[in-house]
Order: sequence, then structure tokens, then C-alpha cells
Amino acid sequence: MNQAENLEPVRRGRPRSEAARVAILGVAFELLTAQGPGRLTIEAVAAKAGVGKPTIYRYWPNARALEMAAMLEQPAPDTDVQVGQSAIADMQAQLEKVVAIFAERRGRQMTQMIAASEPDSELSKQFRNTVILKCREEGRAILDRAIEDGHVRSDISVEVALDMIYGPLFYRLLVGHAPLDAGFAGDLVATALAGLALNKEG
Amino acid sequence: MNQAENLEPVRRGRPRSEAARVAILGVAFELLTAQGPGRLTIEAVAAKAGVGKPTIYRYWPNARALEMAAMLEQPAPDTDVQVGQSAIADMQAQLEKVVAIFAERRGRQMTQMIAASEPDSELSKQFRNTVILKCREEGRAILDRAIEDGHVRSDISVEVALDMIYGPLFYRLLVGHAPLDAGFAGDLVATALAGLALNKEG
DNA sequence: AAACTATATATACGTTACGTATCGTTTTAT
DNA sequence: ATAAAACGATACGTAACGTATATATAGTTT
Repeated sequence: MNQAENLEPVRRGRPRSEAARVAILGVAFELLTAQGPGRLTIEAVAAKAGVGKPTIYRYWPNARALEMAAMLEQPAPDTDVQVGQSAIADMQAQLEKVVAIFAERRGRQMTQMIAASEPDSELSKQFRNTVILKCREEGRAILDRAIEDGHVRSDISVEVALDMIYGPLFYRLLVGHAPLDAGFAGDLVATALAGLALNKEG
Repeated sequence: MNQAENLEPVRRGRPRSEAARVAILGVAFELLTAQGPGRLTIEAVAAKAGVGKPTIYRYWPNARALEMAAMLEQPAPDTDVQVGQSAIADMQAQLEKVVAIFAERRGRQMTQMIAASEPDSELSKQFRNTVILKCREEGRAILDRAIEDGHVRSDISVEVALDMIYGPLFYRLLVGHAPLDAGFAGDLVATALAGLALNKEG
């Protein structure tokens, strides 16, 4: 049996300093916020946190990984909404929350980090799941409820529908061809619900 | 009158070597393709192109700008479609083309470069216009025609509709939660047209 | 033809940051 | 007491940055 790999590996010797780890992550987040992603240096973090470089490299392999870990350490943005009177209204309320978060500087920074990261790394996956896919899952719950309630067709692909709701948000964020605001969130939900076709059944 | 700014600025002294410029861009594109964006170094380009570093810095301020210029130098991906029997079919055909291009390695590289670039720089804007917004403009023409033909409602915002079509593409590309293929293009157009709502008018 | 000027390559320079190695110290388990 | 592991500090070699300088070259102007 492959025992005790994550449950306290029975380390001997001096234990790692939690204080150092916390100081490193704190300084990393501070510098990341100030400078934007891709600019963090290990030496700057070590100096500001009063820590040796090897201590940082013991936890994270490079500055990019540390950046993601620092972002992950922060409480995930809250995009949850109360269950309201209609699933449609809930969807719009949630999207407005998501838009508000991603319209801020930190939202753009998170998006940049996802775009720049190696897609397959473990930290990268975790980051994506926490930051991006969390709000998608919330949206899925709302959409499922809307289908149950008979407000949304049951013959659509929920995956495609969710892409249609959240995709435009990141598109505008990255390309910047049009503003990202509450009005956009409203237009988006309305247009997605109504559809583009003039005559639905002939 | 502000004369002769772009029409041959009447340079004195030794003219810049077009051969050097072309060699630099060629090597830069080669290395960019091989290594992905963000990895290009001026020294490697100078060595491989048989060119001095200052010659490169005379044209571009840093390696990132050179990367974008090298990508721009390549012929823009062809996402145009013939005008076919219906605007709806044309939209789907175009989206399939776009999907095919961005599902390839170069498409992802271009998206990463846009995400990582300073949004306001001149080269960055030009890159966005050439690579991303070109296919959007083509889509707008198709959509306008669909409205004229009475296949698409005239009371929608064309901007929102286009975001709903192209946004999900980049969303999948960046987040990678689901595949990017022709089937997705088809589903997307169909779902966008039909809409999510069960009963359109009561 | 001569003077002038901007670019050319080549290379030296100081700087920054990388990631690794080593030092003596400190903290824990055995 | 001993061994093990992490600690901060710092030295190390490497890579690439962006600038400066030297000398040669290719056009423009006089």
C-alpha cells in the first residue's frame, strides 16, 4: 500500500517555516498587484519578504508559478447570487457580478495569467478551475433551474449556452473593442434568450 | 502644412538595409513559431540573422514588439467566404474557417500575444485589428446581409450578436474546458439563432 | 571630388535576474 | 547526542538586457 503521501509525510529535521511561506505569498501578491503579471522577480520577493532565495525555490519552481499561487491564495471572487424570483433574473444578476469583477484590474490580470500560462501545469489547471470555471458552474446551476422551470428550452446544449454567455465577456476583456459593463451583461442575456432568428417556427 | 511625413521623409546618410530588416523578421518569425511567444531574445535573432543588435533596436524597442511585427508580416489568415445561398450558411462557413485557424498552434500563439501585450501600444492595436477584428468585420457584413434578407431580427444589437458568435471561440481557446472544432461552430450558430428561451412570445 | 550624415557590423560594457551551490545556524525527530 | 532538514545569507556562472563606441560603408549635399 502506498501510504501517507499527503497525510503528514513524517518529516524529520527542521520543519518548513509557515511564517516564511505566508510572507512570500503576501509580498508576491503585493508586487503582482502593483506591477501586473509576468514582472515578478524572485529576488525582489526574497528581499522584500526577508527570506532567502532557496526558500522560495523550495516551494515554487519559478516566478510564474509563484504568481499564480499568490493569486490563488487570495479569496476567490464572490460571484454567487441568491436564488431570486426567476432563473433568468438570477442569470443576469450573476453575469453582472462577474462583469464587475473582470472589468477591474485584477480581473484582467487573472485573464492574462491564464492566457500566458502553460495550459497543462497543475497550478495552471487549479487556477483556471478556481477563478474561471467556478462562476461557470454557478451559471450552470442557474441554467439548469431555468430549464426545469420551463423558461429555457431543454433541447439545447448547456455547454454551448454557457459559452455563449461567458465567452463574450472574455472576448471583450482581451480584445477591448467595446466596453465591459452592466449594460453589456443585460444585453447579452436578453439577446441569448431571444435568439437572433426572426421567425422561430417558419 | 505638415508635409512629407510618411511619403519618403527625405533621409540623408546611409539608407537602412531592407535586406537586414527582412532577415530579422524572417528569423524572428521562425523562432517565434518554434518556441512560442514570450521567448524570443534579441541576441538570438541578431546571431541567426547575421545582424548587429543595434540594427534590431533601431526598428523595434524590445523583443515583444519584434514578435508582434513578425507575426503581422505574415499574410493574415484567410477567413473570407464566398457569398452563398443563405447568409446563415455563410456565417456558419466563416465561423468554421475561423475555428480551424485558431484551433491550430499559431492561432493560440496569436491569442496569447494579444492577451500579454500592452493594450494601448500602436503595434498591439494594429495586431488586434489585423488578426482578430478582421474576421469580426467579415462576420458583420454577413450578419447585416442576414438582417436585410429577413433571416435575422433587426432589433438586436449587431455588436452583441457578433460578441455572442466569436466570444465563445476565444473563451474555449483560452480556458480549454471544451474542444474547438467544426461541430462547435455549428452548434454555436444554431443556438445563437434559435435562442435559449422556450416560448418567444408567450 | 570632398564633406557630411546615418546606418552597417562588431563588440565591449554595466546591469539585472536567473537558478544552483555552499556556508554556518537552527530546529526538530530519533 | 546525532542525524536530518530547513533557515538566511551569499557566492557563483550564465543569459539577456539595452547602451555605447569604433570602424566601415553608402548615399546626399555642396
